[in-house]
Amino acid sequence: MNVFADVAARVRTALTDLQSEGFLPADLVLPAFDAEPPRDPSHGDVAVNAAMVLAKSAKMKPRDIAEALKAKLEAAPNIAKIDVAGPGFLNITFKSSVWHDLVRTILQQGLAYGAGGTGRGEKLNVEYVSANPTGPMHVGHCRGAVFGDALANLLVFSGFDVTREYYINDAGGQVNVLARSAFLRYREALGENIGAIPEGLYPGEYLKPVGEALAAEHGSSLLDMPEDRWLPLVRSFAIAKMMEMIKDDLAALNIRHDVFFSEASLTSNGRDQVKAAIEVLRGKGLIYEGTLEKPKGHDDAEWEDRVQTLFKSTAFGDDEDRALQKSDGSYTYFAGDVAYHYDKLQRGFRHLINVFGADHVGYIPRMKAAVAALSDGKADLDVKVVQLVRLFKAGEPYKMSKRAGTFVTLRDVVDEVGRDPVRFMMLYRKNQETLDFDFAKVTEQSKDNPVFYVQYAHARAASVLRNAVEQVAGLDVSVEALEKADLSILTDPGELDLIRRLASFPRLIEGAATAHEPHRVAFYLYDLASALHTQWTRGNDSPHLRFIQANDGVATSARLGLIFATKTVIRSGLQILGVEAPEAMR
RNA sequence: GGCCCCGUAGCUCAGCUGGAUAGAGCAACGGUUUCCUAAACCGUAGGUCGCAGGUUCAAAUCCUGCCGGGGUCGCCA
Repeated sequence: MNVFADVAARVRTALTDLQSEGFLPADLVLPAFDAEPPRDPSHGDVAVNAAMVLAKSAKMKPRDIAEALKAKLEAAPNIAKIDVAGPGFLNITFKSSVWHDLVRTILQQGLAYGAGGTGRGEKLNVEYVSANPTGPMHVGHCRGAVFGDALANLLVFSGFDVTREYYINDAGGQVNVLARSAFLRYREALGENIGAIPEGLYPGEYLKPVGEALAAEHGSSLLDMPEDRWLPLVRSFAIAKMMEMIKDDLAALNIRHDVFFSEASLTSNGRDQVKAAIEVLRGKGLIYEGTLEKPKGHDDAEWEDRVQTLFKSTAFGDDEDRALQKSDGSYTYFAGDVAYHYDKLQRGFRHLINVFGADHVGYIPRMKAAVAALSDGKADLDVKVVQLVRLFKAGEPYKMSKRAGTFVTLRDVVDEVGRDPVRFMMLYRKNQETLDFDFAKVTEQSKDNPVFYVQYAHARAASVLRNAVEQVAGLDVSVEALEKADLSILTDPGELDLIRRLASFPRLIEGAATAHEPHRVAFYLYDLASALHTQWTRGNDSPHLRFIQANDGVATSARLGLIFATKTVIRSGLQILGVEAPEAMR
């Protein structure tokens, strides 16, 4: 139930009526208009701008159209008042029963309130994290991981059939480095003194267990093999171990992917899906052999022209065409990614979302070009870029350095501050905005910390429901009972403010889902929590506003209905963010 | 040099894809607890929305050009 969408629909009907009655031109194409809560509550409950939007094409005065709409809509059963205001706003005030019904609706729908809006069961693919399988996840991966996961939750809530996907970069040179590094640890595990880790290999301790596991499985047999024989063995072994580690790290944040797609699988078992994808593009006349021009800012000295297989991504808005094969004939990373996205399309996805770190922005246009070309423009790819996270400790910048041992892994962060603060804070900012993450602040349990502020609101609501049972004899606080409460006694401005905020939840969800912006949910929850805290505290000065009225079961039930509804929406929002909704604070 | 992101109160940021008088938190100042969790709340003060044009009945929001900060730029992944 979305009261604003309801109004919009009714206005649209009224407009077509006005057309058939000849008041408005019949051939007029009705444009998009808004029905939204006005910023100033004194302007009523819903402001509609349809008259102003229409004025020009109808060649009429906006206020005249507004008056006509007013006449049409005024009779509607749940509308108390309509004002034509300003340049032609239609300010609608609902009968208070609309708000009371809304509370009841939330109680009836529970966590389904606001769900299932725009998705209509369509398949949608979100690719996120995709960290290289060469070591544990570091804190830089954290934001993209949380963002992608919350976005996926949001889209599920909005009715999409979401697949969460991780692309394993297990085909490039870096996994050979991994294999050699692991091989060194294997020799170490067999008792050899390996000394310092040579430059160019991964020095991390996390490879020691991999070496030991190799020794346990193969004994010393690998030592007798030439590199071209042990390398593939060690490589796939190490990658598998790394992926286990990464999955563990992700699990610490409650992140689980549905599909792990291996880059190497594109060209294994005698198949070559990369070639197949390139041939598809060739069939569309988008592949050619050629040389790229030297970029303007490039250092002159090292540049030399090379003939390469190129994809005509400029035909789709990219700055230059992109190489698919290296000069030795092997595929570029991009070529694999093209094939991977072709695979997504083959699997029936028409909505694709990729979550990238800020350092990959330059990669976006070619990826979009590839998807546009492969799908003939029938699929949409939205690339969400998460900006850098800057670490602080009590206000002081926290420098990361592998050498100094202050390299921060994702696990370190989660262990130190906990899953909920990490998740919430990573989402309490627009994705394109750089984010400051302060270890000291996020663990603080006060209103300065939005995570606890919101969780506390939920716990407070839970506490009220618990206390009510003790304080009011014979009170039933089950949802079923609260649904039947006489909600019409909720007339206090603070109570109505709370209800209005609850009413905008479906709208909020829809907007956040269309824009792919989960942060909006976090900010909404903060505001909702604030409204609840406010109303609570008003009970200090005005005892008659307290939620629990010991000798008035009717009033208590109604207010508990509101509290329950608020608690439900907070829980629902937190669920999207992947943050716990506690029944009590410690 | 090309492209992308950012520029809103002293600080950190929202601003619902164009709406009415631009919001919140922190910091500052002043208040609220024999009372459902003060882990909270209320009030005061603080803004030429980087600058200049343009589109529109209406611009922080869209377009163009500048200025400042960050990122990125042929076979890495």
